Parts: sequence; structure tokens; C-alpha cells
Amino acid sequence: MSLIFSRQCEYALQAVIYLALNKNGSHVPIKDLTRKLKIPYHFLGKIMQDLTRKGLLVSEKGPRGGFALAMPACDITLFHIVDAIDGADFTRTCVMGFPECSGKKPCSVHGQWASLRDGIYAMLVSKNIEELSRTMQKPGYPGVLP
Amino acid sequence: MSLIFSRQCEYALQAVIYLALNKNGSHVPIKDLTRKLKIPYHFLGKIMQDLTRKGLLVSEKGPRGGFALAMPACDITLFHIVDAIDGADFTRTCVMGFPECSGKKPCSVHGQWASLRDGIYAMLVSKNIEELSRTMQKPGYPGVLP
DNA sequence: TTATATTCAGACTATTTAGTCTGAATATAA
DNA sequence: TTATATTCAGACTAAATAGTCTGAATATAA
Repeated sequence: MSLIFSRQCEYALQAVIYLALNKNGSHVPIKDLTRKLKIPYHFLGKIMQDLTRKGLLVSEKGPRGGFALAMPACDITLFHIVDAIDGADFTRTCVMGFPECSGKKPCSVHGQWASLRDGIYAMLVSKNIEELSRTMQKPGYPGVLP
Repeated sequence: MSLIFSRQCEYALQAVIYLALNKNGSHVPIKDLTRKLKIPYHFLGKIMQDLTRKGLLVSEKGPRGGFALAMPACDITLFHIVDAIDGADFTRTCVMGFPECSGKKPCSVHGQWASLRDGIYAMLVSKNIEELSRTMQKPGYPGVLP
């Protein structure tokens, strides 16, 4: 299978976008997230704890507890989340896996892949969670709608 | 970890490019391939067998046996190999993993991702193995050089 | 015909990723 | 203070991917 981001990372992106919909800054428990997003409960729990340790989220225990963004939604980009979960190796490694491939010894698609990869990176850093969650709320958009 | 192609697929791409360097149409044994490409012997064996079953390679047993391209190198694109090993799901699925994401119900990066993904696809179908192997032979190029 | 070099099939192990379970810690509200 | 709702840690299982091993089949060359 080819993929871009790990499943964990996909879940993380979905969950953080969902959190950003919660305007009033209150905490959202995992139970709410899994209900809306169809993500396995305990698995999501671990991912959220991870994002909390990485400083992207804050958490609160007990009744009325849960998770919230650690900073304004407009300050969190897709790249922050991807980097926290999967890392940014894909910005550095050869598409065809040649170990010695580099600027000096480029593989035969090195240059072309570099510009595609830069396009992906540019998208990830340009999109902030506030903007994304706003778009997702429009009618006809999937996943995170009530 | 984020990645584009599975390790198997990376190995397959490298091996097929290496085969294309073998102009005289003779068969190349796995032993030669693993020596040059530093790919685990038996693992590469399975991958080559797979590509043979898929019709991209032909094989011959015994002394002076090995693998060769089943068709002219210029007729094999990167996409043929990727499709044979990893499949082409990445051309269809949502980057953020929203199950309902589609043209009608797009996620908030759907359109932008679509054009990036199309760029990747275009590269894969436009690059044929003959051309790539030729480029790889130039001095300073990695991996498959003698 | 016999030794040898290879593919090939299939069972096996190892590692990574995905996902589950249990119980402790803690905050809130009744 | 007690019941309850949550995070959190860590051990566990499951599935997918990566990689190894053995031996049979087969083609070549001596």
C-alpha cells in the first residue's frame, strides 16, 4: 500500500480539526470525538495524550474534562500535527529509496520529486486549523459536521 | 512515519531500473542485483517473482538464468511498477483519511491535494524506465552505477 | 549424466503499526 | 464524602509489513 501519512496521523488531523470547531474553549472528551469521527476509543486516547505531551493540546481530567487546543487554532498548521506524529522525514528522503540520493548525487527523478514534495510541504504549512475547521462546517462537508 | 511507497516498492523501482541498464537483453540473477543495490537477497527474490507474475519481467532458471524486462524499457513507466506492488489507491483516497471525502463532500484540502496528487501521478506515468536508467548512468548518479 | 546455478514456493521469524484492556490518578458535582 | 467522569500509563493482542530459511524444480555446462 502507498500512503502519505500513517493512520495515527490521519486520526490526529481529524481530531484536532474537530477540536477547533469547539469555539467556546471548553474541553472535549475523547468519547465525543470517537462518536463523531469513528476512531477507536483507546487508540485515539493515546494519540491525544501524545499531542498533549508534544504541546499542541492541553488536557483536563475528571467530569467536564477532556482536550482542547493549547493555542489559538490559527497558530496550528497541518504541518505541526504531521511533524508531531509522523515526523518530517518525507521532506528529506529519496522517493525511490536510493540511500545515496542527494543534491550532489541525485537519482533520476530527484529534481522533479523535489518540487512535488515542496508543494506538499507548502500546503501543510500554509493551512491552519482555524481556516480548515471553518471550511468543514459548511453544508456538504464530511466527517466533523454535527 | 510518513512515506509514499512501501519499502518493497522502492526496491522494485530500483531493481527494474537496474535491469534496464542491461542492454544486451541477457538475464540478470538476483545475486547481481543485491550486490549492487544492497537489498536483502531473499526479499528481493520474492519481489522479482511478484513482478514476473504481474507480467513486467520474465525469468529463466538455472545457470545463465535470472530476470529481464518483459518488454522494451521505454514501455515501462514508474507507475506500472508502483501499481503492480503498492496499487494506485493513493490516487483516490483522502489525505486526511476522512472516509466520506469525495468530490461532492470534499474535505477542506480536497481540491488542493487533488492537484498535488495529480502532479505525482503525472510524474509516475511520464517517466519510463529506459529514460531513467540512461540518466542514472551519468557520472555522479547513485546506486546503480558499476 | 552429474554438478551447479539459478528461480520459485511456502513456511517461518522479526519488526512495526494498529488497536484493546485494565486499573490508577484526579477533578467535579451531588 | 462519595459517586462519577474523565485522563493517563502501561501491558497486552492483532494485523501488516519486512525479512529469513529451506528445499524442490529446472536449466546449463562440463
